[in-house]
Amino acid sequence: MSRFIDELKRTHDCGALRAADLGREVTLFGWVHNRRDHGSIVFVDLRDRGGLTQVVFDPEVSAEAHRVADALRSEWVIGVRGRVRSRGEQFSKKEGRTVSAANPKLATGEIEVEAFELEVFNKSETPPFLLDDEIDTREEVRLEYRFLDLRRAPLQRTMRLRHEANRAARNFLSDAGCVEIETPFLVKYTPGGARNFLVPVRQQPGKFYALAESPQLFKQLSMIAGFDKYFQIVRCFRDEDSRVDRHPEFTQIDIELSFVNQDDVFNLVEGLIFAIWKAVLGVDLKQLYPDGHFPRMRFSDSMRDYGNDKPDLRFDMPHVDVTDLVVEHRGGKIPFFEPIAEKFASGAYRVDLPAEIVKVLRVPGSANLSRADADKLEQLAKGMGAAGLARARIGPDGAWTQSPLAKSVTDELRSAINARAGVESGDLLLFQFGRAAMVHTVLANLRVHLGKKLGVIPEVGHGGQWKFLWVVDPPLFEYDDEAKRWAAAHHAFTRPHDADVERIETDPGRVSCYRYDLVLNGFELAGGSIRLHDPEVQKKVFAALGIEPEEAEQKFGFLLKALRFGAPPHGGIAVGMDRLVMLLADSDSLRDVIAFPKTQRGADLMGGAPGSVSPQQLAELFIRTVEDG
RNA sequence: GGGGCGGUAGUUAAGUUGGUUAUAACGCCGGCCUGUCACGCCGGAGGCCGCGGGUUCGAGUCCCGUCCGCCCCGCCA
Repeated sequence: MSRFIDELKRTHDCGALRAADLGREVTLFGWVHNRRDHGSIVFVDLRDRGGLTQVVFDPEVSAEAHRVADALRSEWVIGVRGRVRSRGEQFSKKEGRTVSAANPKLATGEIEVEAFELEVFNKSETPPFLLDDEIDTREEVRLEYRFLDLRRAPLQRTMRLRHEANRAARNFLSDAGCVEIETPFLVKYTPGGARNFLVPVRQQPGKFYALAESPQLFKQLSMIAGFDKYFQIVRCFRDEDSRVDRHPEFTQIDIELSFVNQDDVFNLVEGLIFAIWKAVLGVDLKQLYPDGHFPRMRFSDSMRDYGNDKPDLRFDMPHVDVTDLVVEHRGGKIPFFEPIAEKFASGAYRVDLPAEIVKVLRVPGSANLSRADADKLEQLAKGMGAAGLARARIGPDGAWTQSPLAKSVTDELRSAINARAGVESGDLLLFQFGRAAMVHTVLANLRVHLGKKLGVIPEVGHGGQWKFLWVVDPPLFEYDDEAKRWAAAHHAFTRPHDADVERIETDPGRVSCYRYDLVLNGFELAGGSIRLHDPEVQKKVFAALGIEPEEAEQKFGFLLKALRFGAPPHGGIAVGMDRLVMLLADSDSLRDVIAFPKTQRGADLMGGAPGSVSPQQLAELFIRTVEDG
């Protein structure tokens, strides 16, 4: 029996009381955030999800409550009954007069509660770290005590923000006529794509489910089933290495629509994003995007200017592709460049699909990078597979200095590159050349790194730095160098542009498709495509991929079968909920917006997952583990 | 699979070319304090220097291995 729980009940949360409540008798529940013992008077900052309220235990008000309060410690859970009084006119013995003791830092700082009655619901061990807003405790410790970390106000706010985003999304999509359909997590394993977690099955020894990496097939089947518009806020699972924006289990707002083209999907998602920003932040994106639409950029342009398909447009500093200049000047006497130019000249490389490229990143002279900074950049580049990082400082006359290329380069090539990059005296040029994928990766990361380091990325939020971008028209196929064949860049069910269909067999590298990513501030926020519902084109795609009909049947059987039974034109998208919240909350890591996250190696430091199981459990599943080797 | 950074009291950090008893702050415990709010003052306890091995008269420090965490490449829509 608890008088507080059973009879008194909570009247307010700890962030609610104001000067207007003076004299009111209240009952508060919460955790002891801080206790300040002044001998005969004891102050307690009481905390719950609403905030902090100062409670005063004065022996002249209640000797009993004061006696119990003496024993209170951090994170004890208590109930307090008392009266709201002003902090404005307290008598100070030290000062010998009445003083104001309001705390402007607290929302409740005008008032305090003088306690009549106190109940200790539960004691607490001493917490391993302070539960303040700002702490520098390492993440490892915070994750082990996640239940305490989550008590902290910033994480409380983030989880509520996440809830609001969820609610806004669900409301918006429901209002838009989408029906939320729950799809299976336990699905058939299909090769290709992300690595699946496998789940053994007791009833069928030797057989495994895969945890769904996305509801992709099922949402398409829902369209074929005639639901017309589908959504689901759904957990997905991928057994891949984590990153700051990738987690082994993550949530997406999954959407699929029938009888739509790309513009229809964009319209819906733009509406969704506008609604979420409005509901969660109170930000009207119409101020930034007056026509209600986000800008679009072709995939190839994004690769050319930024080296990836998720450019951060909050700052400029584009890549400068100088491959054609190098080819034109036959390498410009630079030993590194000549072999590349030669391969173009001999026809080994195509200009429209270059295997090797030469790119430059121009760092404005005002940035004033030190020698040590530049060396550090080279280390960074090497860590990403670069052989090195050739650089050149631009002299007053356009000459290259401090550069391994300076001695050999012809004046003509140097001038051409200077002109293309638009250099000014004092600028630093960073060169990267070789395999296109490597060059893009290295320079894309250097660009972002420099953007942060040089402080040219504006703050998120009020300054209008929500840089949304649709990246569109990517190639349908990618050439797999190792396997020496064409592979699906995305998946085999993306609809090619009608004008490119004839090229599927003749020139697969130049087939664009209706795939799209929504990028925000350098993060891929959403990705989707218009699906390929035409069996005839589908056959051509499989043929180009070298997939035999039998193989296709085995891999994608039930979808192929369903596509033959009156599949409507359809397409969809999936919005990464975790990344969305990360950006909304201005957090640095996905782990900060997931209530119970896993470490980079997929461990739950609090719960201990993944864990070992007994030999009996394994035997029941007919699984035997083997030592490595 | 690869590259980089880190692991020293409960927490965060310092720890010199290897050299007496491993420091500090916060937290914790005890005492005092009626206006604090990062309360203050006095006193105290608290260490497998991630783990294992090696070099050495001697290792937190040097070497090898290993575990854990973080960032990145690969991988991953």
